[in-house]
Amino acid sequence: MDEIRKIYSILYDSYGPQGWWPLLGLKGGVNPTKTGSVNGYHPGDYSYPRNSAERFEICCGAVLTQNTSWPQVEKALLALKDEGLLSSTAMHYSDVEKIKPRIKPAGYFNQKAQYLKELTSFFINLRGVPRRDDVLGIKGVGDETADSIMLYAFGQASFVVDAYTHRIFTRMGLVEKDAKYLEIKKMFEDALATDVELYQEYHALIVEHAKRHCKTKPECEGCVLKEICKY
DNA sequence: TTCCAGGCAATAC
DNA sequence: GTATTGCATGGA
Repeated sequence: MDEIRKIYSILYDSYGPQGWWPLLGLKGGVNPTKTGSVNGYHPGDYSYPRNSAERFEICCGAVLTQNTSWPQVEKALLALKDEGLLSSTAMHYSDVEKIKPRIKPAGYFNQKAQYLKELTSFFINLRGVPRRDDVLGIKGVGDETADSIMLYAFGQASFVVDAYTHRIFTRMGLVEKDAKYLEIKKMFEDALATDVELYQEYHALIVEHAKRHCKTKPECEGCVLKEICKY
């Protein structure tokens, strides 16, 4: 489907590189075309993560952001870091009850604290790059979180589908409203070259577009995809 | 006040 | 295999 590539071009030309995945401690390139905070983003720089600590931070963020906005996740990550808990070993040997109050801003803190602990066991046993199925085996990690981890933490070309992707491409007329996760994922991977940077950028652009225009209640005024959208 | 946010697992058919 | 429900905080 050529539309998939065309939409990418429009979004990239309109919004520019998004600099995902955000990391604490980065100044983040100034990117005035982006909504919200630019903290931690690194537009045009695909060299992250640069070490194991950053890799673990991305995985934690991927779990914490489930059904939760990023500013709330940032608060939780900072709180963990303040307590010295944002490392796989420190968190692994920490009591789960010590994690809970730190991640409260991200919601579902009882579940997510346990999920983070599951992550630490995975990390400690991990050698090299995991398979998607290995990541999916972690309790608390479903399709989207697994793909986020593969794509942004391990630099593997695994396309991420989220609620925004489903919403935008359903409205565009390219996805059925009851389409399965893996069907949508395959559609993108079949249409695009197998390219990590492209996958990283496309997913981030989808999120940006959903925040700007393709909201729950769409704001089609000024939408850059308006001409080719069936909504 | 109500709705929404970068989902997931458990449960019920 | 598909549909429903609980999980929770905080901003708009």
